[in-house]
Amino acid sequence: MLNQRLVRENPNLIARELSRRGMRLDLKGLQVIAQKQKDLEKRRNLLQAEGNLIGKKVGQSIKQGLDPTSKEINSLRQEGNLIKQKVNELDIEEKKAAEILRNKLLSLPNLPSPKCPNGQNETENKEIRQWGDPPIGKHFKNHWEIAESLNLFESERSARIAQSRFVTLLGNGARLERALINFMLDLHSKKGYKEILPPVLVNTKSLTSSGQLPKFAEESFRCADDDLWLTPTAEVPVTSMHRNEIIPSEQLPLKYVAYSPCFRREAGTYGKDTRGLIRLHQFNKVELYWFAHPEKSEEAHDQITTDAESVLRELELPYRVIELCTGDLGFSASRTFDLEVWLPGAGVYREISSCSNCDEFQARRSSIRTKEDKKTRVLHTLNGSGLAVGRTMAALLENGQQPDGSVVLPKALVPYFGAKQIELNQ
RNA sequence: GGAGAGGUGGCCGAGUGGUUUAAGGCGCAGCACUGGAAAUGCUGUAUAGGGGCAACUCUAUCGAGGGUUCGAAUCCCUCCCUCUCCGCCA
Repeated sequence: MLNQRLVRENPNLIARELSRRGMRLDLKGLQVIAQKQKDLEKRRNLLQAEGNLIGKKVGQSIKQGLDPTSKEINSLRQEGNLIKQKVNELDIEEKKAAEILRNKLLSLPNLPSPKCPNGQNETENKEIRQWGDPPIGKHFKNHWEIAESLNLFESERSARIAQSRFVTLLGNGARLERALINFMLDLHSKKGYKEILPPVLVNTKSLTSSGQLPKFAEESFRCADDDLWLTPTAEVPVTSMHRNEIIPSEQLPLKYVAYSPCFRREAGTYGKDTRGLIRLHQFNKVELYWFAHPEKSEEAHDQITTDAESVLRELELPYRVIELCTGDLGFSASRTFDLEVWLPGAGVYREISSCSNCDEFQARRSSIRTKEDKKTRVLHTLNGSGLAVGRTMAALLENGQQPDGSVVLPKALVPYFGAKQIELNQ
């Protein structure tokens, strides 16, 4: 959420920055409402002070022995009633204004960082760096062909269990997924991340706090009888873990690594990535998350990205780092680096991690602050996949495929998987 | 799911309609005392939003939201959460 003071004092700045995202907004109306709310609040406060004074007078008079039914007391009571009535009227108006303001503010995205390059859409993203030698050739198979021949997962029967876009991992497939989750959690834990296994059902407040609601309700699965949703990412429960807290600055940064299954409707992607492990309604993800000091979030952003990259390096998977342009930036992000892994079967780089600096945006929605020298201020939050597990498996299959149909696994994974390769007919 | 007890500052805890401006204690910080410390004493110690150069000051917040009242931590209503016992359950 954007700072309300900014709405009142510099709406043009907001409009200008959001235009970099391709939004054309006139914030004059919003500014008027914000100002109105503040004015009403001021008037109400003054009236309340008057009312408090009368209340005090009545109390003192009675204490001094004045008859509670006397003229003086009764006239004070009348005065008090009058004030109360006025306060109520102001209060109703003020709440209306505050509600409108809040709803509008909650559906405005974050301002892009000054460092975020301008652009209309994903075609204008900037490549930052590349790592590894991407194997190229027509003979490489897609990961679902490999998985099928190795009998790693079952898609058609999964539709029987749930729907399309669900997958059931089998045998070595299930084992590999589990190995990857453990490997990633261990790798990040060793770097000082605290491991979290969060609830995957989250309430409306939590989804609002990290920015998925109110705008993207159609992207999440909702429980019919409860105020609970299936989380689209561990970012949601981890953000809300510290909702309404003040974290002393000497404790920052708080670094968490959270494994969770993630649930997304993937509305509007019919026909896209219908086969394999790339786009599912349920997938596993290991998420990195930082609560950082507001002045140190840029370094934190570099570090969280590097930490996410380390998984790909350990797994010897070629990748590149892309900086998203303003037009491709997510709702809560001010700046984002995507990691894209090379898929030789598909012959493309595919997003496998998104590392975002959300600066104050989520923290303000969640009221997460830090305290330093008696001053409280909103802190910064960052998140990055470390990594999407299903897509990592796809990349391992495509990059590790051998002419004989087996798949060779990277050394780092062997202790976790228990074998150097996945053979045919196992 | 049933019955009962609770929810007050960083923590413990008093407070059942009016000098509560939330007592007292613990913790923490500063100062004094000390060779240094302990002990002791004094002062300070929440959040949000306003006003003021500042000292300071106003408003709200005692689980959340409503209500009664001139005045609510205290009374009423709704909801949430915690604990104990019972039932059910991995």
